[in-house]
Amino acid sequence: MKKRQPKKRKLIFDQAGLTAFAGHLKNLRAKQQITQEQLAYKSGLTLSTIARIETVKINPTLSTIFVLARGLDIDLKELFDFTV
Amino acid sequence: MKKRQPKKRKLIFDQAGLTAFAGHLKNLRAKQQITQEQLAYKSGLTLSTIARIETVKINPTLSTIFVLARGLDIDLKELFDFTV
DNA sequence: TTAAATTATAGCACTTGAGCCATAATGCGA
DNA sequence: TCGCATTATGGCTCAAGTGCTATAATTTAA
Repeated sequence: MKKRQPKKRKLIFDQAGLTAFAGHLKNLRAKQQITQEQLAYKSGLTLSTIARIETVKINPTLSTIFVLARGLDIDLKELFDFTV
Repeated sequence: MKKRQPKKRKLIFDQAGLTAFAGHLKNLRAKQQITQEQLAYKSGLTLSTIARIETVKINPTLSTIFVLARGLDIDLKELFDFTV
């Protein structure tokens, strides 16, 4: 008896969108001339998380995005001012 | 011997931000007069996920937000056009 | 008021975000 | 080239996001 394969669910990982976001984030950070570590400190996130977002290794949550905006001291809309 | 308590990591769940986002999403959906189910269909998300976002039960990922914007057929910036 | 539509919840499974810590890789100025 | 700063990765852990399905609760229309 063949073991039943568990049904596969398709999870979303929007490579294009996440890449665009990552690039925009790097730009914003560069504009302020702060390091990933400094942004980590200012946002309360870890360096690891910042680096993984910028290299599109993870798919950040909305809460993470909120604190990112605060860490950069910018408006949410500015954080999303890019095209995919 | 007392069992060692696992170290507590503080995860971020921005209640205020998520609530504001939820309200804005409901507004946008109301404006288009579509149901959660219709938005689920148009975005490729499940009804369950839409409902949980609007009731601030979950903290959606950026990919989810991208498909939400597409489902609503609006720009990312419009999806973030609210104040926390 | 009732039935139907819509929204909210619940529970399980699976995947993954993020903290944490360490280390590798890369960039860069002296 | 050589350190140092910065960025990228790896591995572990645990909490949590999402799919999926079902059902309850609420709202709306007749």
